[in-house]
Amino acid sequence: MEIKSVVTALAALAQESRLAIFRLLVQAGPEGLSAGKISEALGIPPSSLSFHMKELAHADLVSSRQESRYVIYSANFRTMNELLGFLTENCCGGKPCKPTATSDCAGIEETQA
Amino acid sequence: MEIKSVVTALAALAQESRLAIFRLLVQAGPEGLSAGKISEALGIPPSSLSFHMKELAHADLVSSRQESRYVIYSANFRTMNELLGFLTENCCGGKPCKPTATSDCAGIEETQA
DNA sequence: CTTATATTTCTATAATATTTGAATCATGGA
DNA sequence: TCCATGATTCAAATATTATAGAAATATAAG
Repeated sequence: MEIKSVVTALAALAQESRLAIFRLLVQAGPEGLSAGKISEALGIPPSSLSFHMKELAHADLVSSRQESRYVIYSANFRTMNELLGFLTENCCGGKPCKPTATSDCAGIEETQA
Repeated sequence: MEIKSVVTALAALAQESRLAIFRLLVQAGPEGLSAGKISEALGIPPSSLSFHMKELAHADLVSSRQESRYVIYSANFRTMNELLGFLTENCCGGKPCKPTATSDCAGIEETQA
């Protein structure tokens, strides 16, 4: 994954509303959710939601498909996985961290200044 | 890890200079690097660097220690690991993704719209 | 064709972030 | 003390991002 893409993806997720949107879409799975449902579920006005969806789509973290008069958004797991791959490579100096066991990287860690 | 912390950490890394700084510090390991070394290595003016280091420190992604007249920065692997843990939980609907094998999440993934 | 519904685009405003030179502060040595 | 070095803070300009109502667009149904 290219640095630019990494920064774009991180920026897309580095915002409370968008992180919430993405989490919701991950929960929803491949079927996804309509813009309206997301808007309602998170209490984000439609125009604001549209703005955020554009950010997420630009980062390739979500895809959209038209279904009758609804626009359905779904999470792009592949991109998220690539992002996690990049971050893992760049944590622990390349050694893979098992994210479930929060102790893997801790070995290299200093006692904190 | 709390949502606010996650957003703060993501925002800290969602900037080209800061991502480069963090990667450099990960490479450097627990010994860390002085502000001057980072500044020189990445071609970032001291005052700009200071600004970025404050962001990273605020996100608890780096620590600093004074060493004679140098300020030495080092990566906080623990925080990075916690961040990865959170993101992993929120990708693939809770199922841990092996970040080295970029195919783990792909099973759930749709064919992209 | 008209109306209702879903979503996006437009527009303006407000809030945050970034960049850096200059000034300031801190530490160590002559 | 005085000077040199390393780093941070200040200040001011610039750029980017976020918010949300109103208008426009798209689809479907009567």
